[in-house]
Amino acid sequence: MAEYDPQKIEPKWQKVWEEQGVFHAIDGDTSRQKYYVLEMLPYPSGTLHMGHMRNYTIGDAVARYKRMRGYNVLHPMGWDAFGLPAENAAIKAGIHPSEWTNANIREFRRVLRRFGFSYDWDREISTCEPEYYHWNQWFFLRMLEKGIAFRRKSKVNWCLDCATVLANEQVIDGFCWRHETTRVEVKELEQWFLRITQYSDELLAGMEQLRSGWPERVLLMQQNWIGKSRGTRVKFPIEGMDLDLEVFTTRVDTIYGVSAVLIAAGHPKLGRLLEGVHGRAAIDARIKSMLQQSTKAADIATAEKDGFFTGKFAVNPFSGEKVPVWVGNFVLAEYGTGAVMCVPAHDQRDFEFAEKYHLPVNVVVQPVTGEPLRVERMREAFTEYGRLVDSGPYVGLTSEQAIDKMTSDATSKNFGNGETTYRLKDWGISRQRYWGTPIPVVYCDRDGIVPLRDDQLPVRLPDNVALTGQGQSPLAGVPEWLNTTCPKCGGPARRETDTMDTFVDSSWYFYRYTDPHNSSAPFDKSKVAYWFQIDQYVGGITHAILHLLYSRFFCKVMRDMGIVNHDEPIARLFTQGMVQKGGVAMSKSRGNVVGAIEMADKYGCDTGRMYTLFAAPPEKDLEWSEQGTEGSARFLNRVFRLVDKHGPRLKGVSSAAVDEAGSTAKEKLLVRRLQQTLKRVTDDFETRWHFNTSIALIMELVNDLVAQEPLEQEVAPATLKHVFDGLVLMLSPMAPHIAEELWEILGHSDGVYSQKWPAYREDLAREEQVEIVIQINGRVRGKLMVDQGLDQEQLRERALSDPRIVPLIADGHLVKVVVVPNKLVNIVLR
RNA sequence: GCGGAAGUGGCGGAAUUGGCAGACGCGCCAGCCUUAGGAGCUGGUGGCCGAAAGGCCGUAGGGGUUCGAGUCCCUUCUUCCGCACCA
Repeated sequence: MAEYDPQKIEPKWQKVWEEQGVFHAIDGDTSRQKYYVLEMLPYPSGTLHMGHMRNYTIGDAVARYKRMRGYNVLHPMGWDAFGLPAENAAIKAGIHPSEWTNANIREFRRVLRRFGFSYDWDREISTCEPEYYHWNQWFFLRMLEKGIAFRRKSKVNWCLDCATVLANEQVIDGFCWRHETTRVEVKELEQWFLRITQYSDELLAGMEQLRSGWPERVLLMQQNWIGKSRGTRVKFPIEGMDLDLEVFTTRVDTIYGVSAVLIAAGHPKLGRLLEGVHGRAAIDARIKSMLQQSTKAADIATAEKDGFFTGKFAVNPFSGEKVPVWVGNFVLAEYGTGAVMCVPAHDQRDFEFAEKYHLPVNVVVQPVTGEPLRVERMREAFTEYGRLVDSGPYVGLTSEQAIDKMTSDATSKNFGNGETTYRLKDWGISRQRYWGTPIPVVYCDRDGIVPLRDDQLPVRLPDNVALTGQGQSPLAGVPEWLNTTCPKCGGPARRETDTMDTFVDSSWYFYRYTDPHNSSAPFDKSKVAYWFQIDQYVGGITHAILHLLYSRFFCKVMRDMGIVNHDEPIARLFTQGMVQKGGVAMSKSRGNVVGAIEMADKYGCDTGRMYTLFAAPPEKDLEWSEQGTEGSARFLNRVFRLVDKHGPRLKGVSSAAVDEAGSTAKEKLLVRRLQQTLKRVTDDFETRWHFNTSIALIMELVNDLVAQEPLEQEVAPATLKHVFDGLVLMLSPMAPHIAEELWEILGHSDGVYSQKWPAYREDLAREEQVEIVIQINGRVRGKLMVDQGLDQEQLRERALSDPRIVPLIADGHLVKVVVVPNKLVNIVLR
């Protein structure tokens, strides 16, 4: 009898899978349904730990299960290989970014192979290879043609430590996402942008078709990020000047309550407003300090309302009333029009501002029900919709009616219009960095900005670059690369020295897997048409906004180019929980990682997979426990010993002609338990992915089998083999190596990987007898074994005449008896 | 502040449709086996009362609906996540 030795059997079966090429996806196979399951591609840096492996283990279990269900499965893997850390390593260790990156890729590949994930390695991609980034450049040119890629001078977020521009999404509370203590500064630069805002509405509307397959909270996060807000723009003329101030409001119905117009300290018209005002120096100092005000969330929340009067007055175009113009520290220059109307009675911020500076509070909307508002008693603003008062011709309208009417009146009288604003900004993709995709344009003294021709792609990164981590793009320091000729006039030109944000790379990589070696196009349309949409995407919640929103945007652009025929790339998204140790996510910097290789060396990767799946449902965070791991190792040992003990005896036995129902009581029991387990494990795979309960059920089945020892007695070898086969097959998506070994021990010569998932038979799963709980007033007072399906009347009689129950109900007044067939009888006494 | 998720033994978690709360595993206790055990096997393990049979209490707190509530409704609290002076 052999011992379970994962160190021997894991490499053995990985070699078999490899040699037989069993995980290759077949392009365009119409004999089977396709299934595209994908885990988010890793950034190859540091070491792979069990936090990473959880993601891949979940995806692999699903991929293997789907293959057994007869699908043509595409399950690829690749590397998100461009990015800052490679450049930082280059600066620090003097090693070229490509060398550093490729060393990491080799290590990552080794670890993933060590875990035996069922990837189609022939489709591996790496985004830092010219064969890949060629197509980033190609997409960029197409977007340039369509006006989706454009260049403009813009205020950008500048991190001193990275010495580069950050996307809005990479600025967290005013700090760099990588350098949590580095304040992001504002700088003006010529930048390349992708016009994602052109798709704002479609990105919102497209979520409807994702409702069923994506987590609700991811959709909500994206919705908030897009931040659509419908409102009204209204022009307030400035008294005595040839100047208007436009405000944006979602509550134009409150406009008769305006006490002031507030503008941001950074408003472009502020300078003109302040012309000729006394004490300019003091005011300028004040403005400067407001502009430097912290943008950190916590500070904003506690910051006191602050402002000052500009000395100018604006005219409310609805009422003709004159109101002062103030600068307010809480008005954002970048949102809406940078100016707001101040309505203290109906906006909490305005209320606080008015309290501090003694501006009038005018109630113009009254609640529809309840006490009418009285200014003297108001402690806070009334911000709900209601019915208008003191609002000229609009008195008596509801807020909703007033918003419509006032907006159309403002439009027809030419002092305003309805408008929709978005929080979403266009995507700045320029990076002053080396290790990214070169942007394929040149600057010509005669022709200006000139895109390269397709036949000039890819623009390769030069190798000989001095990386200092300072200043502008390192590419500017390579003259032989920088200086080129203009594709238009043939005269001298300089290349663009910025590279693309790496989120461009990951916005379409999953299309490339369908056709990874294509050298004439990013992919063949027909291959994408066959494989897409992605049936199941698995990854962390951290990518809920950036990666997933950009990917959806790219898909829509590609659809408009006519190269894909779907609106959304990802049908279903699963966000797995983090793996934690000591209550915080595993990370190298915290020093709390459980390395994947150490895990595999100590226990075997099947144990690592089993524990990862067993310790928590996959969407929840998982606290790592060394002792828990040992429990999983013990279980696999137990299964191995059980099957290995009986396997040799069953080797030559054919289970084809087995009487599945069994004939002895023991056989019937084993078959029944197998079928019951199969049903629930199958349900878990098909619906909830609660592998933790699947494994618990398989453990129970094993416990039951052990409890029925000696299995040599009263069980026909064919029946036992049938039950063991089922056990091993159910285990195989989660612990594939031990499953292969046991399959072989049971005498099969074809691999588990090529087997069909066993078919569930309800007739064999059904219990002949069921236990009925007898309750009195909802409390359990007895139990009863009866035949399955016994009718209500008989159940009632059996319960009422049960010797344990009779004395308990003797002196109560019987109110009613609730009978639930196959479950319980509840006797209600008074 | 707004939006979302969650709160069950010493711990991870189960209870899928309103029907025996605590499956499965970890840990712990007792026993067996062993020269030995970080191996294996058997049994026990929510709290309180009890020798036992059994009883009472118990799913963050309070209230409700129901024959019956971890599950549904109202309410309070706590934790985590996202957004945040977004007009």
